[in-house]
Amino acid sequence: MGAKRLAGRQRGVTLADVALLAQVSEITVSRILRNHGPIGADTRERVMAAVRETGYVPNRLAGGLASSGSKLVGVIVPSLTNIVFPEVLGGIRSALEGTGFQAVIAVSDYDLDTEQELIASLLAWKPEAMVIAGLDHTDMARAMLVGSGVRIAEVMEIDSQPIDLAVGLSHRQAGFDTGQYLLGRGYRRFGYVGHDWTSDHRARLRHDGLVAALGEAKVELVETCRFEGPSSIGAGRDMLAQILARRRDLDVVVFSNDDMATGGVFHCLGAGIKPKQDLALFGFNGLDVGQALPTPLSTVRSNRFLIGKTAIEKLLGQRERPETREIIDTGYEIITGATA
Amino acid sequence: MGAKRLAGRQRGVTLADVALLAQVSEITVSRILRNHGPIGADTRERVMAAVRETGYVPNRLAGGLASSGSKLVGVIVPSLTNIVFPEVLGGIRSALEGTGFQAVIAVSDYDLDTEQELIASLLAWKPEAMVIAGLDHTDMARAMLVGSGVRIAEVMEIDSQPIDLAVGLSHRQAGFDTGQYLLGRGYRRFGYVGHDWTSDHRARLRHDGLVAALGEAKVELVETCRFEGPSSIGAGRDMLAQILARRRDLDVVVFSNDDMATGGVFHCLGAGIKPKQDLALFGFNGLDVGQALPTPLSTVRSNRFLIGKTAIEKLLGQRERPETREIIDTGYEIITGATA
DNA sequence: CCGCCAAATGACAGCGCTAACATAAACGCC
DNA sequence: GGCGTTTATGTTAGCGCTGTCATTTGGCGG
Repeated sequence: MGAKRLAGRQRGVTLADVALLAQVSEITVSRILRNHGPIGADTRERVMAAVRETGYVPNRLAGGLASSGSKLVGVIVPSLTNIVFPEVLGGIRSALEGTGFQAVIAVSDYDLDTEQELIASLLAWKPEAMVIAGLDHTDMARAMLVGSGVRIAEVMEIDSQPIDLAVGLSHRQAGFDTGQYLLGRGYRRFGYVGHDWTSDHRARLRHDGLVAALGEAKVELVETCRFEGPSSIGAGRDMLAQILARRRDLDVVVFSNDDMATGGVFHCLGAGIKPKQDLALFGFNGLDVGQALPTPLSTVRSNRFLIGKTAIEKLLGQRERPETREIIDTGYEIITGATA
Repeated sequence: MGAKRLAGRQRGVTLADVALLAQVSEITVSRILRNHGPIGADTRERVMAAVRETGYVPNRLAGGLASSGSKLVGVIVPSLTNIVFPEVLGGIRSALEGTGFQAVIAVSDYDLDTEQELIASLLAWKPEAMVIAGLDHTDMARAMLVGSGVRIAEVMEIDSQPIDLAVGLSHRQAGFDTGQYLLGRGYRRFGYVGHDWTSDHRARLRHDGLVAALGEAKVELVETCRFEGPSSIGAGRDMLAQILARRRDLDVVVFSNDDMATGGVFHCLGAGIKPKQDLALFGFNGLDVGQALPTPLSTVRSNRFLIGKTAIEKLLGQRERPETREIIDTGYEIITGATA
């Protein structure tokens, strides 16, 4: 009659239920489930049977609260539809595998205020570490991160100072090397096709690096075309059409990334322009789509998977926020391809 | 001396700290932060100031435990690199916006055992609802889901019976309609290029639907080529080359999806085959990449964003697991394109 | 056969929060 | 002006688990 808990499943199976069935105390069950401390073989057997019988699922909220350790890693990326971020997540997943940690992914939509809200929201889950794409945050966001004491990795770029740890590549340098590579190939009449860089700040860094390299050789970007929106294949196609309508004498067009550049190749294919021969095209990222083109895209390969993997390995390898900043350069390489 | 908690930040700011500073009880702070119950204007002011001053971040683990409601939605998708799933997640995010719910995303890698583990792991967070791609699960997984009492939506396909709610489209029907469409256009010598369907079970459904439609018209699939691995543009390109090497007389090739079909178009472009004129190509999904091609892909548009959005809206609209199953057909449409 | 140690188990408090029930003022209303 | 009623706040008792101490048992050397 005085049942402490209504019959059956209403409130869910708890440790207490399992302990009762297995004739041991709750803490013993808890220890067995976490492989913690010495346990008699028969007891373990009995408890595991009870777990199976009851279909017990531990409550991580309670566990995390009691042990003040959630086994969560917060991740904030600006987008999931831009394939580079899922690839970073792939690296994160691979490094998390078998560690008992679980990633919580949030998407900021390239908006720093949204990012700030997400940081607050994720910190509320008491993650043990946090990975955030980019080095650029609101002051408030930075303060919350520092104040939380959580280990932070900022990934993708290493062009400015991180809070603790940055893992990625120098986009400015990548842009610069792109310029040098193309100059070395003899191109002199440069066009640039980009997308909205108020949101994609790294695209701007690459652009600036490119301009710097050209400047050193006294070469100018003769025409620039920027799409006011996120990068996409369609935008790349349209923008190339547009820039070519303005200047017919370009010998190379550098795109803000591979999506845009792939669109550029599509425009060429449709308009009967032979890539490289008539007009050289250059991208950034080394995406599959670009490499599968009839004329594989000349581009820069960024190691997205490695970035995610490295960030997590580094974070889980330390128990506290580190004293000193660290910057890990995962590098990049120019893919020669067939378009430049 | 007898400080209950070490000075400063060591253990983090709690409700108690804020309450103390604002000269109110903890519950008042809690209520204010959740907009719950009537609050005096001056009290609210005072408390909010204290929150700001202390930099208080609520502990959701504790909150969820106390209220047995985590404000989490678990999501399991087979992949993030296949762009259709990020698009579903986009719909989920959009529906979750402003509800205070947070999605926890897990990736099963097209493996049902992994999926089962993920389900266990996500249920441990006591989510209020769960979205899972696909209707196919291990018995154990299904049992856990049912036993948990959590509201479940199974998304993408509606070709068999869901646990509670299915949101998606009939892939078999889509395949069937593809067949009818192509027959109606006069094609008779069909080839099929696919990818590994032990993992991508929906691709197989579309294939079966296609074969059924052809069967009704006494037309046969004269050649089939399947890549033993996940779909990709590169695989599509290679497989089309392969199937054409075997049969030169095909007049249409149906691909398992747009990635594969895009690869097919690339092969054609490289080999001087004119899409539609020399060989018709047909995909599935209606991805941007296919539509941006010089010859926009003829394909079937699946409404990924809508699927995610609908699933969440439906789940959050109910407070309990429903008594009756429901199937929501988000439909699809054939895009005529320029390749078939 | 005693004392001592390690192995195995348990009791208890408390993590930080919130539901549910008080309580205490302030406000009409006839 | 007594009574119900709102509006604002507080008290109490957990949510389900785990850290920190006991406590119990058996083994074993002397």
